[in-house]
Amino acid sequence: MDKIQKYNTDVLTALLTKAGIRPSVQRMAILRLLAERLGHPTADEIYGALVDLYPTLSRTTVYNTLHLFSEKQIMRELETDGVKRYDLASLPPHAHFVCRCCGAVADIPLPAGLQAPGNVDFTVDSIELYYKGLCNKCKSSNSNL
Amino acid sequence: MDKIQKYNTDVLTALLTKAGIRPSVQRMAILRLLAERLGHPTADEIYGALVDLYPTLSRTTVYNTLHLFSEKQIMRELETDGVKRYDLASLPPHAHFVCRCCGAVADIPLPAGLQAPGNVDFTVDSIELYYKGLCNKCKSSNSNL
DNA sequence: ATCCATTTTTGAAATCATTACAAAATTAGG
DNA sequence: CCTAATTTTGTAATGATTTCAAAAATGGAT
Repeated sequence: MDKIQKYNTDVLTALLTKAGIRPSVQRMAILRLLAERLGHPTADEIYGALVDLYPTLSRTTVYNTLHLFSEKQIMRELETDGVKRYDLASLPPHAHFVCRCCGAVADIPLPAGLQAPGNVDFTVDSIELYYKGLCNKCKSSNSNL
Repeated sequence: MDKIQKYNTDVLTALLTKAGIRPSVQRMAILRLLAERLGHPTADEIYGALVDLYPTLSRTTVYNTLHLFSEKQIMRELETDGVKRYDLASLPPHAHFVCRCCGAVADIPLPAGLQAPGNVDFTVDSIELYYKGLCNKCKSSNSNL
């Protein structure tokens, strides 16, 4: 959750409308959060970031919306450390580095030529590539490990 | 959880001993289950498969053992669908296909040349590659999706 | 504008996986 | 066979997510 980029409301509204999703206040707020504050937030982090602005916001709405967005390919679900994290699907495909110690998640370019295997037993609709290990911060601060 | 291959007790004992793990009855049972009935069981599936044979077995022991084994690189943790699954680390590295509908997990050969990215900001100790989609069984039975 | 049907949001309770913890059981070595 | 260290166990706690039904908001027709 670092870089910030302003998005036009119309662009975000269109993104939802095109997917057949009504752009309610809550849905727009969640979409805007993901679009502007890039990062890989959990449902609870999203709730925490928005509840001050929308005091009646419910965690259930956040979960509902995240499910809806994932289903409609607006967001992608990540499984990095036992908790689900969310990433904008309109971002170019990329891999993720996950720090085993602090849980930090970083975007990594996908290796060239990575594609779904040609297998007749199933149809692949998404590829998730995780590199797990230690980030430099944890490596230097924790002399152990 | 399908293929079955008999393992010599000595081989499994040595695997634990070499890692500095005492081969208790419970640990051996869990290791043997993973080694013989290849598959990608969850902690609960392991518990369920063993509790008949070891009626005093505790879920906590299963979790403890799985953590110990993962730490000592005897097993690898998979995150396929919100629940942790386990895979023998002594198997050759491979990717996994995950069915979004029934949760089936299948081993897939790793694409050639996949390796940790050369980034100075972190040290990678494992690579996890998931292909997610629908297996043929779900594709044909569920006409929807 | 007002009504009605539909959709969306909400909050509380339930569920599921996992962890924490302290007591009981087991084991290894002297 | 005693004692200390390790391992296992069961229960309770936690945390993330889901379920569910009621309340609120919305859109379209009148």
